[in-house]
Amino acid sequence: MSNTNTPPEHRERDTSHTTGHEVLAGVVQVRRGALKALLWQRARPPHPNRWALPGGRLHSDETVESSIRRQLAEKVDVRELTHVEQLAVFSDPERVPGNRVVATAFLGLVPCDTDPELPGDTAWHPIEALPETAFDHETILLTARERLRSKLSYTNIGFALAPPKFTVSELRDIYSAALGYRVSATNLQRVLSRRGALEATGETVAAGPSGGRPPALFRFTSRDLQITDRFAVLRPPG
Amino acid sequence: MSNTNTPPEHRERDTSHTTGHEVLAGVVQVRRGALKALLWQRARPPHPNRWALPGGRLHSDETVESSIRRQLAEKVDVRELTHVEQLAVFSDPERVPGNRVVATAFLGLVPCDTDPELPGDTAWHPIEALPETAFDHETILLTARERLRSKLSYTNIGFALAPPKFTVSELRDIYSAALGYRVSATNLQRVLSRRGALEATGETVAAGPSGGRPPALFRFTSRDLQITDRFAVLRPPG
DNA sequence: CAGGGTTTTCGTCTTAGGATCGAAAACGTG
DNA sequence: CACGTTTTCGATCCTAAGACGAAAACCCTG
Repeated sequence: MSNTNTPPEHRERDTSHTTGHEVLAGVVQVRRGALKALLWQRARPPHPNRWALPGGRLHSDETVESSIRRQLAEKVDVRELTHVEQLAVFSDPERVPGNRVVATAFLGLVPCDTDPELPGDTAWHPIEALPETAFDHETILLTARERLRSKLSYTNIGFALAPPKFTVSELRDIYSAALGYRVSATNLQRVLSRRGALEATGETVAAGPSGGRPPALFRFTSRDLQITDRFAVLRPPG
Repeated sequence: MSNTNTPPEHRERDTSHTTGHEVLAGVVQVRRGALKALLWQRARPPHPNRWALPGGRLHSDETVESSIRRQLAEKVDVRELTHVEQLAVFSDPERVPGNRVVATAFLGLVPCDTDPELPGDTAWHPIEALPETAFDHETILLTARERLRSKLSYTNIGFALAPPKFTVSELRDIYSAALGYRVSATNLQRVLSRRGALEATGETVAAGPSGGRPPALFRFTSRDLQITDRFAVLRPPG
């Protein structure tokens, strides 16, 4: 009832503390069969030497989306960042010692064929074996991985992890690494094709060193995120 | 590269503006066959007389979750709020005239058998026919509805809209109202039962005024959100 | 109290996507 | 040229959801 006449943004401001807002991104990529995350090593306190997610403070003229894109541009070429989406807000008052900082977390994806130049303090780390991380960044990263795994099932988000053209086996390896278990190349191709997410380029590439049939090259039909509506359980008529 | 040695939260603070953080909730309920949202009518500028979502400023000792629960407690009894989840961050610099206010939006659900006392400026409005809304609150509300509709398909979230016990027909009406199209009572029962989300109480209730077989009462087996893993397309072994 | 209307409930049929398996295709190698 | 290897394709099985209709169980009326 207290806001009957008082719009929230016009209430007396709480000045006993400073509340900041930062944006952070769990940027992941499949490299050499493992799902890896982009982390930079802190030099100063708090949490010196620990590894942290890329990000930084939100500016006054930015949306959280434009802010995270700006800040990630300092780490990786923006064109290599094929997908960015909001994850969640992390707002535990104690999540950062000292000042209050609310974080909007993002999931960022980089295709596996790119190897961007990184600053000296920045490196890829396998999510399965993370180094000591700062603040709640490990939690954020695990949330990011969970989101990715879910979306691999019901969207075409694989396009953001795969190169422009790929063989079905390569795509299977990407999916396997991201999901954490082996998937069948046969089923993967059939499922994605039936959804209209995958199409053959017509090209084939030479067989591997141990022989075998030369694989065909495929590509995703769309490089925008598309959700498979077939998962509506109680479907609309028609 | 600029944050090589500078932790985000230790950068010089931008004092040219005040950035606030508010929490807002799209609280919805099925009443008389329609999906309705809780809105309060603003008295003061900006946007006087327009209808706004419940919420308010984030306090320094709160998470966004505890904040929205505290603020909603002023509108509806907390025990009547059966489900609350984060929706998204809305951060357009122009979303609120004047000060910069970032909003963390939530989806809140109230079961259809409760009719909480409301403050005088607050009322339920059908989402299909909203009055003039303030700021970006209509967008937030439509996002909330979309989230609800998706989750009705692949989770047991219906428990949060339904009373503790209900007939299949009542549940069908709830789902129909929330989804915006008629669903089959037969299929609804079978689908939810097969998932293990629904169970019969053994009780039956008297038939309606126009006769008919007396319906059996059901309940949700769990009142916590559970996701149907059936929708993993490429399932883990086992 | 018998019969018709109503609503719920159950079973069956159909459709469709996903899993599994195995065969065929196309290549290297010895 | 036979053999191993890898990819690709097709056939079959399984499970789940949608559609439909029949049966069950009640009300009301004549």
